[in-house]
Amino acid sequence: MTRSVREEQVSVESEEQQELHSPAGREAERGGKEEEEDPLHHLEDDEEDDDEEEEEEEEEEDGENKPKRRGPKKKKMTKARLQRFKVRRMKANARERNRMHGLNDALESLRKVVPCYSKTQKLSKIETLRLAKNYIWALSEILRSGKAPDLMSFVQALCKGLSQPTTNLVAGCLQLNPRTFLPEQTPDLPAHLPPAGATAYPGHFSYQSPGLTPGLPSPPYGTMDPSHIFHQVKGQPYGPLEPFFDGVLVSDGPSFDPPLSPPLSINGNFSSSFKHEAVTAADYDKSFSFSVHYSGGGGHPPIYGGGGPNPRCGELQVDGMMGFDGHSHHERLMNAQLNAIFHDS
DNA sequence: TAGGCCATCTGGTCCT
DNA sequence: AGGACCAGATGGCCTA
Repeated sequence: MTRSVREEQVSVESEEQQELHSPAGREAERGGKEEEEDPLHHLEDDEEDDDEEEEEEEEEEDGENKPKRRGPKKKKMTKARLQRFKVRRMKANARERNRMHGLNDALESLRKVVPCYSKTQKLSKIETLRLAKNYIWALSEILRSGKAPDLMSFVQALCKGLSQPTTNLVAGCLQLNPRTFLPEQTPDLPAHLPPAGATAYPGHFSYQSPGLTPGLPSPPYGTMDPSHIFHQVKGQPYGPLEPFFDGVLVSDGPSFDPPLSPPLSINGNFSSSFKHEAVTAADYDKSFSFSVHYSGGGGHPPIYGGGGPNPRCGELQVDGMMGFDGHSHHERLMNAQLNAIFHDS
């Protein structure tokens, strides 16, 4: 059963069922072992269901040999009190569930704007947060330096601190052989990471993101959408991608929606994923719209071909990157195009 | 079967 | 008092 299916099943579970299925509920069913904690065990069967009984305090346990308990004395758990306790607890549980659902929704939104996203196979929570952190750092570094990283160093930045499976995923989604960008292994760092502070490629930014916790595993889920990285302007030079785009881009054509790339099967064997046929531009209708939103009033640092004659060449599309749909047409096309590029290289 | 990930419950703490 | 937030505990599901 996939996680998403399971989530749906869990979500439709009634509160009462959850109450029964909860660890505490199971404990209660078994007779319970936490007698001190379980309010059920304070229930006096012969108590009236009467609010008047509430103020009664527990006295009979205070034997002379027993040390007196500090703090407020425990009240007898009358049926009425027990009922209120249950109601309060159920309400608290429901709030907590909603809170966690909100948290998960936010995390899902985050998954959609980081460079690896798949509806069917999700990055884990921790890997999503790590990737998001790396992504933010990498973009910030681009803004700060005004230099365009090459794909390798960008992917390295994205992958820093990620588990090996997720790193494989990022590479796999770009049809990159991890060996091409993974330096030699060091005992303290994941194999894909350059030494701290090292510049992976001369002339490109180095990655020094703090607070990394390398080595924690994560399942290989999702797809890499390189359009999160590269946003090109129609009709402009494309830097390293220019030869490719020269043959592909057609201005003002009808909108084209290429199929989403299926989630790549990353099982530790990269060669297998490289063997599969990358989607090439030729697979798509060449008539499509490749509009690129030009956000802001200028001053964005160039990503690619920044030194070119046109100041808008290859500018970073900040707000477009943060779109919550995650996969606009041109983004998906870029994905396929870059896959083709790096597959052939 | 072990380990990873997850949802949920729960009690404590802090805040309004 | 009640709600939000947090962390620990627990058990289910999935995969290698």
